[in-house]
Amino acid sequence: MRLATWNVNSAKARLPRLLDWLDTRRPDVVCLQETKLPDAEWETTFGAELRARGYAYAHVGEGRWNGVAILSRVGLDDVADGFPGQPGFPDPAGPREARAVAATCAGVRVWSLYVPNGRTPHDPHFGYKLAWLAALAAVLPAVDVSRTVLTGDMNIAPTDADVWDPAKFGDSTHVTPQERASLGELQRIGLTDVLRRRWPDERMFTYWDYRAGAFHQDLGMRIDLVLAGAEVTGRVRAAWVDRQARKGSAPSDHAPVVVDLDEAPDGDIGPVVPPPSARRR
DNA sequence: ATGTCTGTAGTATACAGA
Repeated sequence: MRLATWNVNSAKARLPRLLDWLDTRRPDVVCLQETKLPDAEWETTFGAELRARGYAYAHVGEGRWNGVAILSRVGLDDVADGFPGQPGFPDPAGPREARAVAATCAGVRVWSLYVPNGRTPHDPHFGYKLAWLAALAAVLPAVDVSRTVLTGDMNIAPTDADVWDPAKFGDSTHVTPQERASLGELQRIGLTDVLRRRWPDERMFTYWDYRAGAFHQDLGMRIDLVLAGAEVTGRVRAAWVDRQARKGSAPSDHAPVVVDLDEAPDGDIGPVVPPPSARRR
């Protein structure tokens, strides 16, 4: 099963590239962030195109900002819009923003997340970011973490190795101890950063600012993560950043992250040992 | 890196968010 996450920075602006990418990479489950569409416009823009490709989908949108989705052609059950206790902004008790959607796909509980940016460490939005992450962590003790994947734009670089130059981040979000502690809490509960596990020493980014030739110089950040529970982590066969999707004309400022999983040991795909005729290479 | 892109309002350009 191929799972991917991509902050598309407007699904509508990315329409041709998104469809081409689906046809090229052929992911089974796709988590999207920053679709920036109301649900009705998502439906009219993407519904027929996705169904023609065999995808079911769940979209949670609000219009001009945010917006998350899950596409799946291996099942899409028990869709959840947001999570219990998810705070709003600016009023924590106010309406939730469109930043979280979950669904069960081929036995894996998949979450597409767009964590609040935080703006600056002194902005009320930063407190919102931390509260949002704390509320997310608070949900996990009640779920089967082993078969859970939290993925999306976390807006946190897990370590200094995940930014192009830590010295340039003196008073910035994405690298503060508080944000990293929030991420650490998710990992303590049993979720693994599968890209870093696969490539412990690789210079590896998923986001590059549009300005100043940042992509060309590889001045980026790794803020789009796949955090997987133990059962899923044990099935990771490949994990990579699709830098091709950041090249060329009219790209998103984020690249997709792609993870290939072996079939589940208890899956119904077929015999573990192929017949002799298929085993020969 | 702060050099751009996106959406909105509204019809040209300014603004906000990232």
